[in-house]
Amino acid sequence: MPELPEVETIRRILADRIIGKQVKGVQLCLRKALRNTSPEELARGLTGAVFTGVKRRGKFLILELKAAKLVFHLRMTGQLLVVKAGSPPPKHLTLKLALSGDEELWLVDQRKFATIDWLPRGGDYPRGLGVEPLSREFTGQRLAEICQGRRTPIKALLLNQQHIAGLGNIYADESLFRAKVRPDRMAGSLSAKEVRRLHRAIRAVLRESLIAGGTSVRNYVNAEGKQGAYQNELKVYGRGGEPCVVCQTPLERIKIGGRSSCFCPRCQS
DNA sequence: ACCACATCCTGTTAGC
DNA sequence: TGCTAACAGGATGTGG
Repeated sequence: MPELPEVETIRRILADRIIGKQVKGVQLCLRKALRNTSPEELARGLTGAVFTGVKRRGKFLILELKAAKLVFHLRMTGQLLVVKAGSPPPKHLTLKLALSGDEELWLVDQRKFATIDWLPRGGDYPRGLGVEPLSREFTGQRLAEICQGRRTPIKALLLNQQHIAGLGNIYADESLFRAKVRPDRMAGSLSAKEVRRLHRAIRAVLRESLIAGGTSVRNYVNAEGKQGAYQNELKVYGRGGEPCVVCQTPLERIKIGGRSSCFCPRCQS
């Protein structure tokens, strides 16, 4: 569930808290989370290294070291936490890094889907991701090109990271409600006006959530363990059966691409 | 090329 | 009340 606003919130905190810190120890508690190298290789490469930057690409978090990169994807329930050294280890601890300054960086993940990639020589990774929705490159025109000629439901297209990087189920549903577009509409069938509305809606929803510190609807907390506030602003996500905040019509819930999708059958067409 | 669906996981909740 | 089954979903892989 950490989507763009949540990952960006974590990024900002990590940038503040770990840049300049040195890795003193590496403890990988869940082997399978580390995808592309061995635990020994990771420990050898990380120990003694200093964090020089923290970046985000889509929902990926990229911790930069002098030459290397440590890349996390939190999937649904992953949490990255900066804690005092010696704090009692939580259930579902996946990775623990001891840092200089008596702090630790934890990757905690209840569902064990989070991934770790170690790139000893850096390089551009992750690859194959679409446009950053809050960047200048994401224009109304760009969204129109993405939708053009596609027969897939617009909701499925918004969730496809190869087109737009960072939207998940929450912000796809919220953006479509704000744009007054049904999630099951064929992407290519949207009018120029609808595409423009959707483009503005995506950017507005993401920006507002970012200001609120993200959405804590399941177990999301930021790198300091604090919840976001955007769950209080959600209009449709997770509200199937409840009245529309605009017209009181009961919200519908359908499945699109295996994901539940909530929308107002009256406001969204 | 494109789409639908299963898979991985575990905690929570709905239903019997 | 206590059990089981469904559900939550990001990315990936498979099969149609």
